[in-house]
Amino acid sequence: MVADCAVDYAGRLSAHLPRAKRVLMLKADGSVLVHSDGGSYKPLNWMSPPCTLTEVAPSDEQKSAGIAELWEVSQRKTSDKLVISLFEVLADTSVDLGVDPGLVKDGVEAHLQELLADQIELLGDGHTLVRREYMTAIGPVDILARNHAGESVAVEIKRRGEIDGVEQLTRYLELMNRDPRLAPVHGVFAAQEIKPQARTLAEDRGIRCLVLDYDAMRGIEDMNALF
Amino acid sequence: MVADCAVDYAGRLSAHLPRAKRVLMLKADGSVLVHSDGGSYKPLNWMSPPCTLTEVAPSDEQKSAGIAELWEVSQRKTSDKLVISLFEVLADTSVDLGVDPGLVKDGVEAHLQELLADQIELLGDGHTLVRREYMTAIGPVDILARNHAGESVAVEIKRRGEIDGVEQLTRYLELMNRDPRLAPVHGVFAAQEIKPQARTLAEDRGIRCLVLDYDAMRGIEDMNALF
DNA sequence: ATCTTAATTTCGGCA
DNA sequence: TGCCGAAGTTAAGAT
Repeated sequence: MVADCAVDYAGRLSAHLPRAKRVLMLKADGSVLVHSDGGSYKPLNWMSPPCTLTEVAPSDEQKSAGIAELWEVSQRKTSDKLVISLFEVLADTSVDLGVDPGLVKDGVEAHLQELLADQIELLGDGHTLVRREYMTAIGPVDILARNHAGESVAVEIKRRGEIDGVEQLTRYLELMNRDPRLAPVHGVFAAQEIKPQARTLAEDRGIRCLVLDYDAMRGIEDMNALF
Repeated sequence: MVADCAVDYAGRLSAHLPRAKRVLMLKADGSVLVHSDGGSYKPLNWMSPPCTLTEVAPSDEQKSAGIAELWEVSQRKTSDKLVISLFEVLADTSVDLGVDPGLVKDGVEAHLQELLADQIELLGDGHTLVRREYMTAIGPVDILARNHAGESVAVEIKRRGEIDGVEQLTRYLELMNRDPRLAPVHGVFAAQEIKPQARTLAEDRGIRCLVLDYDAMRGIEDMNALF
């Protein structure tokens, strides 16, 4: 639907959209999106499911201000509320889409982890894989390996390496170094791209940084698959 | 536009959407959103601006497979590409919306920080504000204050207090305590809501937790504004 | 159900 | 312009 409207949101914060022409999308699960003609995929304002839309009669005052219809979209659980004041409806289309068959993805962090496990020598000569998703008390380490001297190496993999990834690896290392069967455990922070601040923090903590070339790794993988 | 379509994306990752009925939104800046009839505001697939849409003639093979139109949306800079295969167009509406006047927001972290700086005594009797956004080598501390004894107090403010916020404050405290002009520096973790795990970690590290009542703080602020 | 982690995150601010 | 942190983040997976 395309309409001349104003929108108010009250919930986790308060927000107001002045009167303008916008696209309103009403989905089958009750959710509502208010889109402008630019910006990225995020709507200007929205309501997440589960929620219900109710049409309210505008007051005389609102009518005289030019409001033709008044919608209230509310969520029972969080008591969020979105109010849409419609001045004029410019277009309105309704179609039943049915259930979507879903998206097939490839090339995310899990894939990087798979590639690095297969090409574990990227960590350095003599490295061997112990296992992927090595479980600890506070969660799984992406890759556990051993270096040429047989010492443990814990690897945290990210698509983009930022500070919180270093914190995550630090927690794992702290815990694993208390285990006499594993200690000493070295840390490697591997990512397609490592932010300067993350690199500084990592190196300050004795964690090695490793930049991964996804295309090259995938290329080698394809080569290996031939033999 | 509503259409029966299949979508393929190649760029930072690869993704495929099988043939189904979906909503296609083409914005004025060239961006494209592909929405299903459920889920939240995130599209199934999309292309961020700046990008350009080109209509390509389907091959005979594609025509016999039932593809009526073939669209390629590409981004010059990142060489991302989105291909939309249209089998049937069920609805098509085009409207010029003009520029949106924009969203007015209220009640985010910056506002909480402002309110707490004005009501610094919420930290405890005798506290005084040194400054907001106190710069350190690794980033700005939300609020720096002094307690009744003249000792430094570093405050990290969050809307929702979680573990990463405690980590952030811990890094600041570690650094600031090395500075003899500031040490000893006490830590306060302030938020509208503090998760149990975050509270446990904070208290374990000697960081005090402070739950902020936004409505009450705003109320007091309104009172103060009267005088 | 709750918590943790990733995301084609997007968005705003400040250097 | 690029980097960094917040978001009404959303979404998927594990506990």
